[in-house]
Amino acid sequence: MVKSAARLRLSPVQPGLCAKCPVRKFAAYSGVPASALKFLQSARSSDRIVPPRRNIFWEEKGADELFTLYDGWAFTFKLLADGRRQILEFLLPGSLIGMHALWFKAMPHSAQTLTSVSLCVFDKEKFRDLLRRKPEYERELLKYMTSSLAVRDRRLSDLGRRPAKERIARLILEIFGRLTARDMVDGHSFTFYPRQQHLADALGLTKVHVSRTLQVLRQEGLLELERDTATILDLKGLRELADYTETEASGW
Amino acid sequence: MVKSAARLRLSPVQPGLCAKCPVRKFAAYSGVPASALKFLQSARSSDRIVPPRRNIFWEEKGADELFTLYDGWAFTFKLLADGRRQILEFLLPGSLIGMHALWFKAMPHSAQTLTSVSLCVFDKEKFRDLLRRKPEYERELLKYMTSSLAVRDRRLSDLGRRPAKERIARLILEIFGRLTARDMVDGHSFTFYPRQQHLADALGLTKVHVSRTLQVLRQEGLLELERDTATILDLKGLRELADYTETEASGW
DNA sequence: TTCCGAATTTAACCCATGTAACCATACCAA
DNA sequence: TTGGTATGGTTACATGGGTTAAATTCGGAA
Repeated sequence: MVKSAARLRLSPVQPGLCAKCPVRKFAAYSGVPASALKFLQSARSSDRIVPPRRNIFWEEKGADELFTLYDGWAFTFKLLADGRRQILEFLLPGSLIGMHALWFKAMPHSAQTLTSVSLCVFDKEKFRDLLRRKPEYERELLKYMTSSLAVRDRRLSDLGRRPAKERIARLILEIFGRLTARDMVDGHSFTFYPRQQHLADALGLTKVHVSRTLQVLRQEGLLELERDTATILDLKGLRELADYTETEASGW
Repeated sequence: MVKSAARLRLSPVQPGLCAKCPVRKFAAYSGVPASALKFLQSARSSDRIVPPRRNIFWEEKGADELFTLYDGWAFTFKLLADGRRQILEFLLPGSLIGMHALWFKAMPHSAQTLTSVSLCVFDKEKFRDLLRRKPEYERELLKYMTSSLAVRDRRLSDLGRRPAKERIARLILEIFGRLTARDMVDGHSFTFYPRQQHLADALGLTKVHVSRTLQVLRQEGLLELERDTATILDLKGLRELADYTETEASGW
């Protein structure tokens, strides 16, 4: 199972017509009526496949394009001078990547693939044009950004105020929720590409401490994390430990 | 001086016409041409003065209004079950407050005043109407949100990856930059209302540790923080310690 | 099959930061 | 003035998580 999932990533599903897009309902413009999709389609330039562990764009550099992640996993991150890394967001099919490029010269973070990935590519200028001509896209994006900010504020609150065990539990529950909405879970198991180092960098911990804490969570019968696979052993217990409410599971 | 500053807050300056608004250039819709300001004006309902230490709205509750902070200081925050608090953002004149209310039933955070404050109040429905009729506002807000998200990502990175001394230095430098843009600094001193507890709650520390760390920063001749007043003793040194680049000082 | 590098696990030790308790000071309302 | 309530400072002690390093497991390439 792990094998097959990993092999799947070697040839990601490639995007086709926006009108038939299977990840549209998870995208930033999910609320835009189907009748306006042809404008979105026309803003797309040639799409792209990116291998694992490659950057999609770089912090502090300019970018002429933005993207919708069509298939695969990726993440955004910032690097400090001494090489420490802070992961900001895990990107799943439907995620909008690189909005900042629309108005600002330098990107505030980098983006990197976790698996082989396929991207819907939008030329910055064409996309701006789309927004000017179709305000309904703008409205949807504004809502999407508002919701993204709320998600980021939850993470900020986790980093500032919760111990390692809760941080890990909450991140897994967040991703579990997003994957469930995408119908990408199999019972209580799902394919999970981030390594312990990625969790550490997302949660403000070290990989050593992540390893220690995962041991505890496994021994308590709450969560099992193997390479490429996560299994939630006790959803209720995990939610309780993390005080992860239902309302937190909505909105992206 | 401390006295007079504190007294000033007892009667905040009240908002008047949008066309003559002194904080407009720091507001979310700063880029909207003056010719369209009358629409903004018409979306405003009766404005409001809120005393210090009062909530403007509550996490998990609904809200029918959103606000521009016209005068005074405030902050947004989340509370955990056990009472721990995470401050998300310090609000200064021009800050837009409560956008989430436009689309979502429950607010994802609370907002509270630090000083006596005056607010431009916008009825949610009227504001939505404004956006529908004047897409240029929508566009500006989208840009504002994108920039806000980048600011939040910097803070996330600070909490996840930087020690207490750098976090404090960077927060002070951030606020110093925002106040400088607003012409609210007097040389290297400025009125500063957050208490050490607020800094702690914004930076994921305890007030004890903030106190300790501020001692160090003072002894090193970098930064002096008294009640209601902050003084940057060595801007260059502080920037260096915090590796706070010029580019980080832009965009809100 | 064998080998190599990446990822994980474990252990020992240490430090940054948290906790708890208490005192001092400043402010404010009566 | 006085007492109450924030706030700030300081100390002693506890601990979560970092650091370092070594052993181990795993996956993929030859």
